[in-house]
Amino acid sequence: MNFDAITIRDIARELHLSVSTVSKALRDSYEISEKTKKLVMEFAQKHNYRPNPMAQSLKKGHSKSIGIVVSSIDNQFFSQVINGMESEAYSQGYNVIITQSHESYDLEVQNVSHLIHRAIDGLLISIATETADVEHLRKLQQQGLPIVFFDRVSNEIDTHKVIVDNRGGAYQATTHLLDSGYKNIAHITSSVTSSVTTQRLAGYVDALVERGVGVNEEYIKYCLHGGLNLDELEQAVNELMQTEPRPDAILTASDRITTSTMTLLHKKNIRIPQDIALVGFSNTVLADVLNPSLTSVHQPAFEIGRKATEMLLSIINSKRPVTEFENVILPTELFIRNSSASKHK
Amino acid sequence: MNFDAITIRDIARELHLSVSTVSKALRDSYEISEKTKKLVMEFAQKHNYRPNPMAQSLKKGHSKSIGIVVSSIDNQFFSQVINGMESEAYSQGYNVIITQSHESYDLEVQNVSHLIHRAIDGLLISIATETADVEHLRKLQQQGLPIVFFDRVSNEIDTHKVIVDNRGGAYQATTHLLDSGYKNIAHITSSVTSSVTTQRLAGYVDALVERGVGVNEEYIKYCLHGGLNLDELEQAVNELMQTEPRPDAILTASDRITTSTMTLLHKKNIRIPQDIALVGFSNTVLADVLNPSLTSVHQPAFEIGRKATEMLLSIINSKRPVTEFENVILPTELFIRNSSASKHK
DNA sequence: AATTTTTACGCAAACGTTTGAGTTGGTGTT
DNA sequence: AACACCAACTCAAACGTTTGCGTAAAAATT
Repeated sequence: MNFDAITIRDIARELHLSVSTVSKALRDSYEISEKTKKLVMEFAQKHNYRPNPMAQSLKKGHSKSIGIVVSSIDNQFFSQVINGMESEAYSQGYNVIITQSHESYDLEVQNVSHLIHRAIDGLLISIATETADVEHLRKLQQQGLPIVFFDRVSNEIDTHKVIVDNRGGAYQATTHLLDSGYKNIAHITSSVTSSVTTQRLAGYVDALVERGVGVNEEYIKYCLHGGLNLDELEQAVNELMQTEPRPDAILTASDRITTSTMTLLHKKNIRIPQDIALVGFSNTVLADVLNPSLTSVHQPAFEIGRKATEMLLSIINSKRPVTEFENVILPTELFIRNSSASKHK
Repeated sequence: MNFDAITIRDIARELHLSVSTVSKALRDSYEISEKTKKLVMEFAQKHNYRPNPMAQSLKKGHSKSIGIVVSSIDNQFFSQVINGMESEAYSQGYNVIITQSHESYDLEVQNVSHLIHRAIDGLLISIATETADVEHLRKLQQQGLPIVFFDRVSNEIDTHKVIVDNRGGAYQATTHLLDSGYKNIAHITSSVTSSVTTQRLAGYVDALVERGVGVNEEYIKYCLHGGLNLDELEQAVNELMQTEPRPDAILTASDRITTSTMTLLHKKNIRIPQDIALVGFSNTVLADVLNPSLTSVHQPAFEIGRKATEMLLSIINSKRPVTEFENVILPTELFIRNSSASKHK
């Protein structure tokens, strides 16, 4: 419902002009005299005229809105990312439509379809952990839909991508654990297929290998649903606790997994870091006041969102098809706190 | 951009029917024979026809989308609320447009205006702490915009509202503190003008009075920006710490204020609960693993969002103007943890 | 058999814009 | 004086639907 909706038609009638003259005047066309333009503009201003976005969309074939797909909005990392997206989009006159995949492939497909149907001008997506096949996205891209990946990207699709230095972050965290005297470092991560998983795993492995510490496959646990499913995570933790030798540290690979693991360890009365140290990727603002305070790999979430949106809008607004794609890698930051306190204190 | 966009016109051409026949067939009109309907429906199904939402919006004057205004999406409470809204809206074929006021009156006005411009069919709003004057909303309502308030509501506008038992929650929390042996209970809350502030303050005061404990005005601190502004909050905490007698407990009135206060106390090396106990309204999933674990008043955030959306959609879909409004009050739940551990242990 | 009624469909306007293709009246050129 | 030319507009179609009204043909009524 559009209120006190004054239309271009009303302006035309009042000013004894044609509809098209008014339209062109408002768009500052060269065909219209300065005098008329001024007249129209002032009238429009005074009567608070706003073009009907739906009429414009229908006519111009774009909607000035961009679609977002994240696994869950109820997640510090993603809500900060969305914050950045909203901010950038808004400043360029776009609005965003947010959908949640809850890490489900089916939901992801459904959401994307819904967004397309809503005639979005572009898509920002972090693919679900469950998703192994990105054909549905490739098809859309081939049909001309601008897509920018962030966080969980696909190697099979060539487009702009914004990620963080996942390998570096994991490497730094693992090295830190080694430096602190931990030897048996486990790694709980998301689904095998995810780009983030691969990269963080690589950082973890690299650090171990570099230090001459063997990689124990039993120490690596995958959670297909990225920690959304608590049972899955609990099983991983249980298994780790029964592995010989028992790990003395865990590196968790996502915000959700980190917080859930911490909760789980508490519930099981496993002390951190005495029984087991914990370092995780997390963007929680509460890291400082957790018990113990949490050593975390922090991602510039707002900036990820802002940058991804900036790049998407640049594709959308580009006159000619974009074929050169950029891969932005933002740095992570390791905040050392007590959950990884030195073993030989 | 709408892809493989097959239109009603395409169907008409293929089936040698008129556009209007197809349209009516798809809408299951009585004017069309069963045979034709079936033909059209099947063709549409097979070719994956989806009506163009913008054309429909333009024609029908509504957009099948609802606007949301919250102070910040990067906030556990609100992201859970939005989760509920998204869920309900989506299930009824609506989508949501989320905006953030960052507790600013100006931004709130701007956002609402932007949403109206986007031709939303209804508005879900938790008013900013800064907002004292709701004329801009009243005007819209009078013009026929369905509005549902949640969380921070306005008494000056008559419409559906979804809140929690703020008074009860604060009363219960305060009583719990008294029961635990705390005598000098401070209260840090949002802006004076907010409905939530008034109600929670009432619960706090009622509990004190009922137990014959005097209300010390110096113990009550208002934060105009609801904790978004850290300086403001820090000043409040500092002042409290210098008040004689020094409070031995704090009741914080919002998610943001609670977490920020906790962080602040940590930074100042003030021990919880030994130096000062802390009980706060908060929806963080990390309450259990905080240091100390946080006694919190938890709100059914998802349900607030879901319910508010359900009510908004009922207004939107109502044939006749709605004049009877409902005030839904959901219960809060007090989770007792260590931040309010009994004083006489 | 002539009529009314019903059924099933088509026509065309409308929603508010945008835009290419006319159409004026006036100025400048030869 | 005849022409071209330009500035400043207007016309009308188009975007994809929806919907009231009109109208054939078929069916029912007399």
